[in-house]
Amino acid sequence: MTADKPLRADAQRNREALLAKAREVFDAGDFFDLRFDDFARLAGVGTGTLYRHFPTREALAEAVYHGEVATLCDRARRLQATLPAAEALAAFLRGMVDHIHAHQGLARTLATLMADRSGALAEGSRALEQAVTDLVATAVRDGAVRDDVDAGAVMMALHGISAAHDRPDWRAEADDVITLVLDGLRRPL
Amino acid sequence: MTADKPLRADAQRNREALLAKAREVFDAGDFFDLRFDDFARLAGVGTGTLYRHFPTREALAEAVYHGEVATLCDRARRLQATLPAAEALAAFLRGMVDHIHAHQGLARTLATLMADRSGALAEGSRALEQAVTDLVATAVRDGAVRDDVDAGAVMMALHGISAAHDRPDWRAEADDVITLVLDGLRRPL
DNA sequence: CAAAATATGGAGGTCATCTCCATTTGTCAA
DNA sequence: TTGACAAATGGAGATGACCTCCATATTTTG
Repeated sequence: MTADKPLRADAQRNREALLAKAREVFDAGDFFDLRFDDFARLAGVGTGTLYRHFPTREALAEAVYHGEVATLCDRARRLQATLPAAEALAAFLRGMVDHIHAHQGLARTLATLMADRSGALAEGSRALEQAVTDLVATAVRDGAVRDDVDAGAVMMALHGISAAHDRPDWRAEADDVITLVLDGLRRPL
Repeated sequence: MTADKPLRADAQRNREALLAKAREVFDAGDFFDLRFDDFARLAGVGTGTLYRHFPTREALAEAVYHGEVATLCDRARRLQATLPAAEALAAFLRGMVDHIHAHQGLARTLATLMADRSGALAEGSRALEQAVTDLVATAVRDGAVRDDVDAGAVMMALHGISAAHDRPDWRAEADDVITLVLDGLRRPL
């Protein structure tokens, strides 16, 4: 699944160009004011090429999203290897908020596109979800976190954070959500 | 703002017809497979009429959403009047999950449409947010809930719940999120 | 009841999306 | 290197959804 087909050199180059430009435009938040065809020009390829590589806006978003997820998963692994479980989890969640905050436009664009059609991102987040599940499971094993709540709930909360991009006081509220989740997890009730 | 203009009788009728059909189609989840023009026919009016009443899909969604919000706010008020603050809050949040669960398709459709363009729903949710803020504030005054976390965080969590509609184990996870939020709120740390 | 005001509906213009294929570019064997 | 085959390109044009416009119909008002 990583190396589907040995892409030809120029195809590879174009694909990169498209992804690079996509990240740029996503981040600037200008993606929706842009005709998809024009985006092709902007990236320096023809429309045909754009559509061959990414049949829809969503497909393009998914590809970009993959990169993001990979980065985050790396972070998760590194934290898990160097910190006690509970701290790793906390650090990861806090870090997520930082990350999203640092890439507002991108997060917003991805959230919007993903909402459009179900599961488009579900596939892409699988890895992220696995990382979160691992973090929680380890913390549970350590006895630092209750065991009667599924890690999926944490994913849901994260989903809420990134989906609620347009709230005026986003940063503070996002931090509060993490606080609630972490404190809620701690209490075995 | 409630009675902008005394609408003519037939206009009123058409508007109702559109809203009724919209609720129906939203709930069935078929809204996105439908050309907006065709939706007009389905509701028994011409395209012009549809567009005059609701210039965009989002406008239509917002109108439907208003009804939902009103229902929920009523519930909030009734709970607040009859239960101790903490219980009212808990009951309301649990009830939200029930409500969303009972109107899956509608919630999904609304979430998708709202994600599309910022603040479209922000305006509509104002009342809902106020209700939640009141519930939380009362509970804080009762000393049942910590005071260092904004009610906005609860809204964000709710947002996550309704936005994450396509998760296979939605119901259980949604309940878990509420559990986390409630337990997190309880702990003054 | 006539005139004024308001609302209707659907034909047709506009414009983004996507397809298609003649041409170009890259690859590989000899 | 070169020829031949495969892979990829790009942009012109078909397609179809969205929205506007206005001649006609309906309601209200005096």
